[in-house]
Amino acid sequence: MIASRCLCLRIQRASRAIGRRFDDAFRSVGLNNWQFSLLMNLSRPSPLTVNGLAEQLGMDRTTTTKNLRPLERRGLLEIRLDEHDARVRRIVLTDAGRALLVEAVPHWQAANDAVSASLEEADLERLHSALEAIAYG
Amino acid sequence: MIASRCLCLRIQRASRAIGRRFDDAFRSVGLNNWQFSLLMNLSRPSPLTVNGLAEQLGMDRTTTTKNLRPLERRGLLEIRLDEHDARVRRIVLTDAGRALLVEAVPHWQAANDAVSASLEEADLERLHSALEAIAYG
DNA sequence: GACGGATGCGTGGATATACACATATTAAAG
DNA sequence: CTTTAATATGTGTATATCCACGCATCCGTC
Repeated sequence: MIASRCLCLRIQRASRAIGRRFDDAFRSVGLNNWQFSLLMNLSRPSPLTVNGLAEQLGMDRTTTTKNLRPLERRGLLEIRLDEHDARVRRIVLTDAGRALLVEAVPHWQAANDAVSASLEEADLERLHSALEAIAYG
Repeated sequence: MIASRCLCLRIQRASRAIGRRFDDAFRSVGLNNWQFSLLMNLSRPSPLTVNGLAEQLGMDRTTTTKNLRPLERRGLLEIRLDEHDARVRRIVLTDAGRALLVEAVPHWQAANDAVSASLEEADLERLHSALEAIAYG
């Protein structure tokens, strides 16, 4: 059976399932799984560009642009012009965004631990490297 | 860094990346990765219900309903009423759907081989089981 | 310093995704 | 046989996702 050997289907299926689990975990703080990932990736010293953020998240550049909108509207981040290059936008967490992140981290921890617990320690490491190979191969 | 230990982000990232690769592979036959998976799952003796199909694909039931529309419009599948239960719909591949599937399989094989080749044999097995655990844990 | 290519980003369109809610049908309880 | 619960599915809304295309800005070369 092809379906059972299809890496794409397997990963998509796992992706949707784990996405729903993390969505559940973040629901009480008003985030979903990729919004948390997005905010988390912004929590860094030097602000990312749109392209940089898209690369971190492994998603299309234009998707990232559109995904920033609702978070910007909620005042969780700001999109600023770069000082040196007028083409470049810098995405910066606001204080509200940082605060929400602090609130969300324990929920992330719980969800991530729960999923990790269903895997062997050794498998977890291999899984990480395999996923990395697939994402950037 | 939380992002680097986040299973959810890792899987989402890999999922988007592998989705794009399979989309590329199927572009010449006018399918995308999940449409192929959907048609593939319909290629079976006894027709699936909407719920059954959704479960196979690990996606929301209502998403499945809506995803069927474009494929139905293209005449690749039919949505029939069940003989015994008026609530139930049975999704059946048409001849056109089956023919397109035959055409698409070599492209699937190539794409799947290419991704598999970037992984160790042993890792591949573990990856499959880990993904299964995540999808159905 | 003009200009062709490269780079960073946005928009429009088609469709994907999931949740809340609604409907129709069947099964179960009394 | 009526009432109630369970099941299978559809709709509306909000947003996600990618592609094709376009615009603005920068850079290297002449």
